[in-house]
Amino acid sequence: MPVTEPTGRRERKKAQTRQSLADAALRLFLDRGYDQVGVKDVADAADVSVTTLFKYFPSKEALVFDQDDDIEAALVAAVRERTPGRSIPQALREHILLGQSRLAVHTADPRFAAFTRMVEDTPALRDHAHRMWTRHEAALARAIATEAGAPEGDVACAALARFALEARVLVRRHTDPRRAAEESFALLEHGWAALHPDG
Amino acid sequence: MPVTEPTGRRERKKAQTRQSLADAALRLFLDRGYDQVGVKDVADAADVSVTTLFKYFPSKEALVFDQDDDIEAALVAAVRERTPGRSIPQALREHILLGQSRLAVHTADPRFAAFTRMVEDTPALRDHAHRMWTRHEAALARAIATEAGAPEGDVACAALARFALEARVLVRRHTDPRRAAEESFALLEHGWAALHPDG
DNA sequence: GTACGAAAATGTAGTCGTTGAACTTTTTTG
DNA sequence: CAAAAAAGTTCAACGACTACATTTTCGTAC
Repeated sequence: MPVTEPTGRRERKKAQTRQSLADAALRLFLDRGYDQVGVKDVADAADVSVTTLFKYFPSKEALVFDQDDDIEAALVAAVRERTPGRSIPQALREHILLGQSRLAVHTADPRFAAFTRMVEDTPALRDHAHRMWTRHEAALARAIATEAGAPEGDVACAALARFALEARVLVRRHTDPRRAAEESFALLEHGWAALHPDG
Repeated sequence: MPVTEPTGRRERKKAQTRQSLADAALRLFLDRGYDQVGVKDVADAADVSVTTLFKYFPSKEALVFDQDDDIEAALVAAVRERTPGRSIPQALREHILLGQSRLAVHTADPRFAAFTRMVEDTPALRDHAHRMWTRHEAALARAIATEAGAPEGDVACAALARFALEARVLVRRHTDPRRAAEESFALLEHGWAALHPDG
């Protein structure tokens, strides 16, 4: 028998266990509420030990957010590969608003709506989500500096990065995301334009 | 004898216990490091039980930050009672920079320097300190809106409040606080001026 | 000064997330 | 097939924090 599979049996099982854990966690969390479910419950539902659970996910919160990568790459790309003529703050505004819209598309799915509501209503999850974004502040600041021709550790670039990421929260909690994005980014766009007249 | 003392024996003891706890905590934390000291160690050093400790301080982190009030009042006052002619972002910049300077004055004291270093180096404490400030975002946003003649829930005002509070972190981690404050607030000042040409 | 009620302090036991160590099972590799 | 490597399990424990029942301490009124 040819070993045409690049993925061994082991990695398949690993992926399956991981998936079982994530699925069980999501189901239980949506059913009973995040705080009403212990890690032991999740481990039992996935038929693994608690110790094993923590070998797949570094924390209880990580069970909810399965994909934590891509965010940084997309963020940097939004700045670097922005459509010509648009300023950096504009590009960031569109990128963040796009992330919102992508969610809005799935709002039809009641399970997805319940998921986002759970994240927003649970402090631990809300904080973790926010942390997942702000973790990439440094990378974003570097991309902005490079793109604007500013020195590496430029404070204004770091500030723009931080403010843009924080603006996400403002956009998120408003009923009209588009208007909230426009109004909160207006500050940054005008401020940035004053500092960088060109481009 | 006249009862000139509004404080009975009970309240005196209470205050003393609280002080003993805070002192013991600070001493132990600075000595061994925050994560290397358990609440039991602090309680033992202050000669009280762990249960009593948690009746005085709601969490381990609260042992470090004894005064959590005043921040909001000072923040709102900085906006409302700003020197005429100054814009709101300018007032906030000065207020935040002032908080930094007040620290800088004590930098001579090696214990104070060690304290701030401990806070910055310990994630749990850094987060707690940041939370103490951002908790007053709503109040600050309201004060700004009132002062600018904007409607209650104006997004731009909320954004300015959030950004200004976040700027504190940028200022704090830079070696030259004054320049960092100027550069990061430049964004906000210019942006705000564009939206509110008058004052 | 004593008796009584309120407040405060204590010890115990327990929850919950998380980690470490020792041991067993499975999988890969030479 | 044997040996090494990796993964899983069990058991124990840690640390922050809480609920509970109990006891000490304080303020006050008699």
